[in-house]
Amino acid sequence: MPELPEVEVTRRRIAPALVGRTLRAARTTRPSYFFLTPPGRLRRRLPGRTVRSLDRRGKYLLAGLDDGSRLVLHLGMTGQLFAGGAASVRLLSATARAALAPEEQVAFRPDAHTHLRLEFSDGEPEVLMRDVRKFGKVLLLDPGEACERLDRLGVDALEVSGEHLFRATRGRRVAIKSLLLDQAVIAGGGNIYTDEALFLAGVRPSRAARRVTRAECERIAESLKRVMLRSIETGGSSISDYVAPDGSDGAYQDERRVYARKGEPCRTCGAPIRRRVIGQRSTHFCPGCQR
DNA sequence: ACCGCACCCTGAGCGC
DNA sequence: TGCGCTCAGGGTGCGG
Repeated sequence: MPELPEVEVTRRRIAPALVGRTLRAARTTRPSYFFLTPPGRLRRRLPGRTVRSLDRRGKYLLAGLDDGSRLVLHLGMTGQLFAGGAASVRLLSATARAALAPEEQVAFRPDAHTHLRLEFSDGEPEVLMRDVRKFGKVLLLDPGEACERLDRLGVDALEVSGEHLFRATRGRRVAIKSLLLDQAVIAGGGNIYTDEALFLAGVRPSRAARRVTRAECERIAESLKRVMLRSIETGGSSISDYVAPDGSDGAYQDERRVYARKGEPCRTCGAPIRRRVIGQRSTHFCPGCQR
């Protein structure tokens, strides 16, 4: 679900509920590959720790703890990180939604998909992590412990330059769209914002990366930063599952130019937006505006 | 080194 | 109503 903008909005808004607070208890669901650190270990190790910082690298959130360890969170496709008391239909199953009267808001109650609950010594609110598909990840790094997943990440998408992208594309036969999704090249890009950035840059997503010119790489890098910064301003994209930590929706989905607009007219030239699969990911572009 | 694909998991929406 | 199918904003690991 979440790409860099959603993760960054989550970071900013959940930080007040984490930083400076001391953990009293951690509750988890049963072991699954969602937990890269066994949940029993999280339950033993987290209590008593105080959160000192909350940072983001690509789509990862890193909570720095007072003993030098780090709690690493990734939201995968359907992960949701929010404060206790948040109310949103996006936190409910369709069955639960159907039982609600129109306009009725019900505070979230932990369900089977709520894999991590952090309780604090000063009381409310608790912080919860829910993930229906369990593509998200939780791990606890010991002080100074290296993390291959994090070390593999390329330059953060908000810092990417045209020059970096140009160098990364040389000799690469993959579609430029696939290369933009490669977290080792640019950390933070996902399906929505790569499609949107390629539209703004006027580059067809299927084009071989090595055929993209230096000037186009400049435009792609600038466009990627622009769409992501704008999305952060509007609270991210709430298309199916994403909610901010207070339960509120983002608004960037209303500004999409191509993503999930198959058949609808291009906002620039009027041609119907096309969808095709590139690198096993659904990809959207305007046949008139992108070469 | 690079590339394409299978796979991890659950649920929504569609046609029949 | 139910069945089977496709699709979904993520990433890893394998074989060619």
